[in-house]
Amino acid sequence: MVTIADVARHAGVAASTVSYVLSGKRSISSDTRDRVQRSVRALGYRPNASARALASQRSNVLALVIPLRTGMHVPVMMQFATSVVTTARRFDHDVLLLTADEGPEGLERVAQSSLVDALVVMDVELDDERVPVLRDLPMPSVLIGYPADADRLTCIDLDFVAAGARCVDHLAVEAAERRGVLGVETPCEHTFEAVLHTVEQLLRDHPGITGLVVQNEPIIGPLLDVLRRLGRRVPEDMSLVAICADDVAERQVPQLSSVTIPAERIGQQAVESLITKLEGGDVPELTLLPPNLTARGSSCQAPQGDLTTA
Amino acid sequence: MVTIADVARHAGVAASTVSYVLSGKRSISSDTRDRVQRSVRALGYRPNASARALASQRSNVLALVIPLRTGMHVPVMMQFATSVVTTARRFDHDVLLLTADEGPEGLERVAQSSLVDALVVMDVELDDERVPVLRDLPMPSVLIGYPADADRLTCIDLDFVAAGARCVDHLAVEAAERRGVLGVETPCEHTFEAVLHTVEQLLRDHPGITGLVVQNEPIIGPLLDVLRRLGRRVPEDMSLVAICADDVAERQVPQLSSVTIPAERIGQQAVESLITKLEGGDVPELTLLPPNLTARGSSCQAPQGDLTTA
DNA sequence: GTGAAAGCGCTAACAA
DNA sequence: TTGTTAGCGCTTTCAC
Repeated sequence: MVTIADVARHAGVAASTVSYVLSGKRSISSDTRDRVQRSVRALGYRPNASARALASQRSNVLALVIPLRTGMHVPVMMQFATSVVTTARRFDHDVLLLTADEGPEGLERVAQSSLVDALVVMDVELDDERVPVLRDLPMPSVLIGYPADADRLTCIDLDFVAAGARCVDHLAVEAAERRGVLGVETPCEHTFEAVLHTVEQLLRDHPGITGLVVQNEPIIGPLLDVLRRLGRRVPEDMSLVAICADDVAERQVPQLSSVTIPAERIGQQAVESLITKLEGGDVPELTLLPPNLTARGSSCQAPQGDLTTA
Repeated sequence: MVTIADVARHAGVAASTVSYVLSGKRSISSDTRDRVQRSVRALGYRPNASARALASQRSNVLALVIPLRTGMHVPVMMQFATSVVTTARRFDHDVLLLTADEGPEGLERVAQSSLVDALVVMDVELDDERVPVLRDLPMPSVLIGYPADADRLTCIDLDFVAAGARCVDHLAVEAAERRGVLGVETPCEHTFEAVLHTVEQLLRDHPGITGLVVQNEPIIGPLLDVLRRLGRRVPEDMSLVAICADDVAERQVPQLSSVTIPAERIGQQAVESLITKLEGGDVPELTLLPPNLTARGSSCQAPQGDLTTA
């Protein structure tokens, strides 16, 4: 293994000089800099990560905690993870992958052993037991999603409220006359029966409904089935707009107009916030990413009438 | 931050004694051990990862290199990654996540800076430029998939040959009389047209075909469409067995009999091999995991006749 | 603009 | 069975 001392000797300078050339933390005559850089290349020198971390109190590693099982669409999650890694590399950081099943203790472990400098925690739930731990950790973190009490924490998510509004707008604009635009919200379990029941109930209560907003990815398939079975054609009798991953929207028949989950953007934003915090900068407690609607076949020619959000 | 010196002072012993209690690398009187363990808990001591890595020349971190875009089914890949992390934790290791776009240089970077002790590289291609790099790295690695020249490398994969054989057996057993069992192999592009063309050709050349083995996940959907369009009912006119992820097989109509991609098993095996190597043990150059066939609706009542692999 | 030297917190000889 | 000590390879004061 080539050490900094080897490089120093080879270049005829002190080890500290090599260090400073590499970090750029103090000015160096261009002559010495060149000599050192040549030696670095000649010897194939790579700074030892542990030694560097020990001396500088910085590992340059971020933790990424992914959910094990979740309602989340797996490809979206993967996209997110990839984006976190790619962005981290842009800032000269690496990413340690943790699974949620390590629980709060896992966060404590990697943080307090200084394995990582900061954490990105995905799929944070309303009453997540990791939240108090994160708050007390001696390093910055970013949560994806947000808990009931987000005090002193940095959270990032899609702006679901705006996304819903965006969907409703889209449907409303479609209903040319804009009369009778009425909102109804209905939660729904992920079984076919539950969807069938919910939709039947909805149609009974509001026979005039002509538009649906789905923010519940697992029920998208069943919902289309149910509508078909009930004889409601999409989009002729019923418009549909979903909040889901693009690939899911595109896989349906007809393809769904949708607000995308901006996984890549969220991952990038998460890392950028962390880096800012690591550098002592300030970031907002809550960052909500603006929705982006793509119109597809499920909402082209909707008639006028009521709207519903599921 | 609590250091080993703090613990030593608190317990009235030498720092090395604390170290030995924690590592179990030499025998300690139960009295001292108890005192030290109590102090560790009392002070909430966590060994500093960098200091430990620097002194012991072991980071206890494995690199996992995932493909960015691939023919691979994303949920399967995620399952694999999760399994790698979970298994690594069982052996007290963590996992650094790298993306394939860092290329060979990325492997060199994390290896030569001693950021990691060993590497798992997914989705290795026949002529992968990372292969020579891995061979020359001063640390063990495991490849998922295998390259043309696997000399001095450890590779793990599903035994596709056995998997294919298993599928053919399954179909052959179905064809009660076993007469006319004939094998034909046909590669196929991922477009609907290519599939249509391939199948038409196949049926023209071998009109008696009654069974198909698909080892080409992306064409599964198109293939079912094509068969439907050509008026071949599955499984009545044509049996089908796929080599693919369970969730893909289950999502089709009818559900496909299939040999699973044992992602979890592969991840586990990969890490176990690495740990063995790190401990100086020997592992086989090539580990092929045995196939496991699940019979589903696509092959229940196949008639007698020919078989084909696509 | 550069060098010398003191750690960072731990492990592992070596010594007792 | 335990303690003493010399590093591991780097960063960063402090001094010139």
